[in-house]
Amino acid sequence: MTQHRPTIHDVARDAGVSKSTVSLVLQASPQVKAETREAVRQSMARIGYVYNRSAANLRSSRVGLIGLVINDLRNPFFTEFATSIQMALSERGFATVIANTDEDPGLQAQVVASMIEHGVSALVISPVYAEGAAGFDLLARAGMPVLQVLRKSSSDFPFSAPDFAKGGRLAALHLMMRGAKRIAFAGGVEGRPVTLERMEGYRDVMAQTGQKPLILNGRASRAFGRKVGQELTRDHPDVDGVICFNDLVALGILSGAAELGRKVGPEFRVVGFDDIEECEQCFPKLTSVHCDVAGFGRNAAEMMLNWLEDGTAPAAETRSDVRLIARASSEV
Amino acid sequence: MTQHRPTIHDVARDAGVSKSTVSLVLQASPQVKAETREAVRQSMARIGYVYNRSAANLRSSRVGLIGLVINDLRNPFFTEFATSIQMALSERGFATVIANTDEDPGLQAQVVASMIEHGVSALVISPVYAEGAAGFDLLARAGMPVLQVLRKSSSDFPFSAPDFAKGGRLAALHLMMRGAKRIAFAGGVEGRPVTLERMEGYRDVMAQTGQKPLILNGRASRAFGRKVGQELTRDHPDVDGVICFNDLVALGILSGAAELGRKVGPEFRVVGFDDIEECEQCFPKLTSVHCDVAGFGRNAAEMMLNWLEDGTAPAAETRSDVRLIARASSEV
DNA sequence: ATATGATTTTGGAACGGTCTAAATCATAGA
DNA sequence: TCTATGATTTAGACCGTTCCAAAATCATAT
Repeated sequence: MTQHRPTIHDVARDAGVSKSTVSLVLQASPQVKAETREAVRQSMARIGYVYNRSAANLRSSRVGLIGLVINDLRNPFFTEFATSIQMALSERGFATVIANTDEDPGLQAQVVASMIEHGVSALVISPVYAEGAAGFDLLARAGMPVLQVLRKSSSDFPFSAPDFAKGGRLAALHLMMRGAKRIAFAGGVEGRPVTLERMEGYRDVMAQTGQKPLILNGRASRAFGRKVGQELTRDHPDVDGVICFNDLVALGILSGAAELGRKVGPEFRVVGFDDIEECEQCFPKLTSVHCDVAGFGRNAAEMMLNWLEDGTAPAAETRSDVRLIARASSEV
Repeated sequence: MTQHRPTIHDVARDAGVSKSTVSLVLQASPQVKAETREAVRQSMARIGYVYNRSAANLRSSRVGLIGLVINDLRNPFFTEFATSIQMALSERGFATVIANTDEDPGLQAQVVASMIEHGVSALVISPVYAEGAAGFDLLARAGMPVLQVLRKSSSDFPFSAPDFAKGGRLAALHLMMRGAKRIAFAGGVEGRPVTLERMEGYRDVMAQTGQKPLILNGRASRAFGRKVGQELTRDHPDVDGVICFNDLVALGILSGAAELGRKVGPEFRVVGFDDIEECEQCFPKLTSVHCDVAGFGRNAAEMMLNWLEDGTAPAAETRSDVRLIARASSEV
């Protein structure tokens, strides 16, 4: 029993054929005789052969592994996205590796480098916001297909995201139409493109109705939402509608309001953003801008696959449609 | 300008040294003169060289990639675990690739195969439950360090998990001591080891006090919890305490109860399991069995690194301590 | 100038596959 | 029987690194 992991060579010897033949069997080539193929397969099983993709890649840098870099995997929105794109890719025979950067540009650079080194053939990235090109220089050099999703941090690579601006507009109009008199916007780190986009509709509506916007920017977390929920209840009792940067903030508000005994509903309407699964499970059920992450993920997978297989690069910017799902948290 | 990605060779030519020297520079060998090293580094930067790890692995099968296979990345408990182990590994210079199997044995087999093929040097896996060895045969053959975490599906690999049984006991005792008269257990797929472990303490306490257990098994999801919350309120109004399989179920119950206007607290106590971050953010704050996922993740990383670096394999089974964090959902 | 030893640098054989061109084997037609 | 043709199989170069042994260079002491 040799100590090393069996190679194509060992299989060939065991099956009494050449390594070329074994290679053909591995590639399921139709040009090898059925019996030979069977014999080779048996040998592989017998001696416990495992394919070494590193070696294979070396010669024919053919595709197979797609990297997925996510800025915050703990946020369910991103988790849903990651899992959906992974499923879609796996259905088409591509393996996906996910890495989380935790909003850390340094870690993102490290992760990107590691992925390039390991020979991923394409990358889908929801980048961190950073001044310095956190790994994007490497990507540009490697010349591999890179798709930015959900956030845009470099203009050198195509970008795809739901139409956040429209979502914000829908949310603002929805609250207006439901009769809210004083609307606030909560969450989202100040100055970031996503925040601006999601806030755009709110700003417009405020301007049109001549109201002074009440904007409470901050981290897009449950904890921040909770704080805002209490703050609004205590310091701004006149506010009867809130548009949130995302569902986490909205869920936090729900919880903060509940704690102070304030009812969310007709007197205090809350709208989330993203429409994560939990919106259906919480109480009261949360009205939210449905971004169809699952569909968006499948679509991103599709773009990537077309790029890899036909060489057709995606447009510089793609926006997917969104719609508002009205639920109890903003009921009449 | 050549079309191919620059290799060590191109760098060597540009810097006017041999490829061996470049290789030494890459490995930060002290045996190359400082100026030479600098010159080589400059060349690398100038022509945009990127390391090809596949090629390197081929020659010296020492790698720094660790695979992390998770059965359900959408569950925040697993997400927290995954991110914590990834951070810990990254601090020690190991890159981690994560894959989600979505409780699908077939997908797990595919994912495991793909990771082996890509030459990960070790695997941490929270496996799906399946009769057939979903990829474990491959792992056994590859002879690589494999650590099962949180769930045990094969007895061929070491296993590490929090002390679920103790957690269950703590939860049951806690509810007893808080004065609950009739306690139910909710969630967890019937018959699975984790479910049995987490239920053990509840069973014991019921037996000791001569009560008939009320067990509502089911998926460990928010949706199921919500259903149970309503069911208990409607059909079992005498139940004044629930131990949940995990926090998601508990959060679902909170939401279901709230919807029916039933207050969770002194009259209806709920205890979760895992202590995910949300326990602190929801209303009422959720009492839960704290498993310290972050610490557990770091610890798993540690075990893996010792295994890889010193060759000391972990014990066949390790259990980490848990404790109960009492919060408002089970208040006196 | 030479010998000695330490530092640096280098050529070339692996590593485990893929791929091209060529060899070998069957079978049918002449 | 011989040849042409298509089906299978194979030899061997090659992918980009690492690593060993050996060569080259440098520094110092004689």
